[in-house]
Amino acid sequence: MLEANNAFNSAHNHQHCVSDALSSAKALCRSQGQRLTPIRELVLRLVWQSHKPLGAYELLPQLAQAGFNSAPPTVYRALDFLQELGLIHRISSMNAFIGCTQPNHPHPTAFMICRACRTAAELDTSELETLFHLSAAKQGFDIEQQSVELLGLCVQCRETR
Amino acid sequence: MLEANNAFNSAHNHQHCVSDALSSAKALCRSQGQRLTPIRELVLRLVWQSHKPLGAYELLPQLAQAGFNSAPPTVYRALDFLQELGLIHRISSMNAFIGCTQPNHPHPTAFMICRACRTAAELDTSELETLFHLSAAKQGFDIEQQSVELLGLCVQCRETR
DNA sequence: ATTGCACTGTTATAATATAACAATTCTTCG
DNA sequence: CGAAGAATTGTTATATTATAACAGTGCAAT
Repeated sequence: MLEANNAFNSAHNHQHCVSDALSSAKALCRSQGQRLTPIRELVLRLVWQSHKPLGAYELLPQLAQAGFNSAPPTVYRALDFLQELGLIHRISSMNAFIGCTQPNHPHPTAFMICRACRTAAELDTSELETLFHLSAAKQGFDIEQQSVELLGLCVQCRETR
Repeated sequence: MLEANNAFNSAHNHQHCVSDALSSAKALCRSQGQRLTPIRELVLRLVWQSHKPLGAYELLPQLAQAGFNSAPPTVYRALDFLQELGLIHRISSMNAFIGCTQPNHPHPTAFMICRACRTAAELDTSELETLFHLSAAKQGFDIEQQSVELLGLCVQCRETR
């Protein structure tokens, strides 16, 4: 069921997304000798509560509600940790964070972000990478890291109007 | 002399960049019935002082030095105005602004940003656009606006090391 | 001339992110 | 075990980026 896994399909089984993300995270941490502490795990869960990018300051009250310390450094540290492991990504055009769907396969990322429902989904850019690098190379530029954020309308929102 | 026009070539005649930008801006404003007031023109000049994206708060003291009012709203208003006309772009991964090299040809933008010298240059994505749209369309997504920011090393910086 | 509108000035504050150092907990190795 | 060292978390303060809200000013067109 490929379509059922699409973030833009609001009927998808989101529990799967969350549990997959959590087990990937645990495996990754183990293999890298890193600790997925309670705070880090909770922040990861919170980021994964939906496919909408969330700001750090939206997470803070939720951390507090869960009985955790809640000051900006706490959440930013956890976010930094998760980012470094590739478990979440930062959407810089929104100052927000979103769970990574492929933490096991390090990959250049590109996001489609619906301006109506705010849902964000990763775009498979495997076919685009070569072209990107070739185009950049024409001006002597060597790409090391990319931030691709595409704003538009998802299927559901387009059909709703 | 195409190469001489490359932002990554520090030997290029930057006065040309600035004067081109200014005359394009004037023409564009005229044709759109907009006013390029002294503040707006100065902010455009300041953004164009180099090919390195500049933050709003880096412009403020320079505005002050030029004898202008200098409070955040002043510079942000000018930046917003220039952005709406497509005369400058915002690099969201850096919270910074850079002059647009093609204000007369509205275009989807992509930037290459050198992590060493901080110079940013637009990448020609004409060949990539179709692929982008096709890839997104596979998931039913309709791209309206894009932010592509590629971090890496430019020729000069690569050769310097 | 005067009315309306765009632009600018000014003050305050919101939103996002980090610095710096103290306290705690975890680990590991003697 | 128990102490030393390292990683993690707590806490306070502050830096950085951006906007709200309203008052004043000047241009523009009837």
